Amino acid sequence: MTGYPPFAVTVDLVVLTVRAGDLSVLLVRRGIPPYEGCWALPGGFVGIDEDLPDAAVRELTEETGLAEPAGHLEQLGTYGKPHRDPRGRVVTVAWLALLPDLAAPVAGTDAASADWLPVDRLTPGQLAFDHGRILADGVERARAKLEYTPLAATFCPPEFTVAQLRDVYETVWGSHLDPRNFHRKVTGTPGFVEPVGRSTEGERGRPAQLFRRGSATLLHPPMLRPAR
Amino acid sequence: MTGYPPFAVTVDLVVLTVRAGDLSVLLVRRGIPPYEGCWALPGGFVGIDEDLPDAAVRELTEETGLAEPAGHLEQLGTYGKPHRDPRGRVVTVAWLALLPDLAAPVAGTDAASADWLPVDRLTPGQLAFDHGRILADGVERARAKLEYTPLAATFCPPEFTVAQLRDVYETVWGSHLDPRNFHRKVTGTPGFVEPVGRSTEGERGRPAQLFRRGSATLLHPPMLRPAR
DNA sequence: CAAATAGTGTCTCTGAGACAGTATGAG
DNA sequence: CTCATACTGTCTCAGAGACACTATTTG
Repeated sequence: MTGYPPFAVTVDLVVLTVRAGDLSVLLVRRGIPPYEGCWALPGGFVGIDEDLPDAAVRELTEETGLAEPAGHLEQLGTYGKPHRDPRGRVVTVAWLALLPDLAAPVAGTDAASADWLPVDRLTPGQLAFDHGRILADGVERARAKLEYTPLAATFCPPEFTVAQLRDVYETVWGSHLDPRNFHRKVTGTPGFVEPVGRSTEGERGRPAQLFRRGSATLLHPPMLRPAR
Repeated sequence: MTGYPPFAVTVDLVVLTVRAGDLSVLLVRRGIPPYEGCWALPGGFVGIDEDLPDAAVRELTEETGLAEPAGHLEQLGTYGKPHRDPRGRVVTVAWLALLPDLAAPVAGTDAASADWLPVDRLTPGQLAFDHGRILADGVERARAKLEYTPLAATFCPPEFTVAQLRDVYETVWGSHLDPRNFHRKVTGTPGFVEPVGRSTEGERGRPAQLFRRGSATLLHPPMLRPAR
């Protein structure tokens, strides 16, 4: 194995949630150069005996203080331009995580402050390294996946109403959906959601049925994103 | 940068084409251990100053003896289990390439023999390393992408008939499509294909119009894969 | 002529979009 | 009661699937 170019390998996380009407991403403020003081995606080096998904889960739990199974985690892509990190040749495997808002704790374990930032209020180039591009790819992946998977529910608490789920779609896509057609679509697509049997209480208006995530992994037919 | 675990980074290619009625993959027979004599995906180490897409293009042209722009190339995923390569810690970035059958030359530049193998006739575990899994992921990606992109045409020569395109779908998906509905769908979806203005000659039956790839990158609405 | 392949027309059914109307809670 | 929100029904239109029919070539 000697004689081959040595690389450093990292994982970086695009952790998304829906909170206060915004699609938001978990960012950390860098405490050391390069890009000191800049916002960056949470991440870190992969251990020499560590599998890539394990490294992603480890970073996710370290940064959110949360056990993993409460969300969705998938590989997003790998970024390795020769000079993306001025310290040396670093290839990073980026991961996309979708979490409910409950996952809010955000302990800054690395003595760096961490916070949720609305993705729409970030400008390209504002993030360290090539993290702006990685974030853009992650957001686009998430938007696309809401169309043909039931992953929107991973942004919701374990039990949720149809209106909460609709709010996720409207927030992530930035477009308005007809509540009546949405209700028909969600409850009519097999495996999308399953009724819990109880309803909300003490809210304004008629109580709403509570649902859990269904067993489907793919939506047939898909939820269509409005033209604009 | 010192003090961080050193990795080797490679690129591996899932190069697919449609030939003789089979979806086939380009494989090389390994001439050295480990897995000596086994079939493996073509690939190699990334240079210390080389970008990842450049490394993929370089390997593709080396293995096929073909200039790149004649097909489609996209990142598939990254695989890095700690002991996937017995020689050391190797992380590989896998790429998916779709080429027309014309790309047949296949020069074994590394003194290794290379050949096209029908993917259906490969058994899991027959390939070196974790290449069986990588190939399965690539094939599934290709099958899915035919649904919502016009990429089926990258399996065809620059000018092709509707029947040739339909044959690509039927071969990749392994299912039968109604020729009349297919024709209506292909010619009716804006940007999918564009008529060249000429027709085939000397074939049996009525001559068929020739088409080129259209300008669309996404199919709206998608081509639906039959249930089975 | 027949055979073969290309291409068109038509019918039906599913599902999306638009939107009126009903149900059930809080104050 | 009013207001707010949940939920249902109905109409229309686009597009998929099934399949009969016409068109244009070779032998």
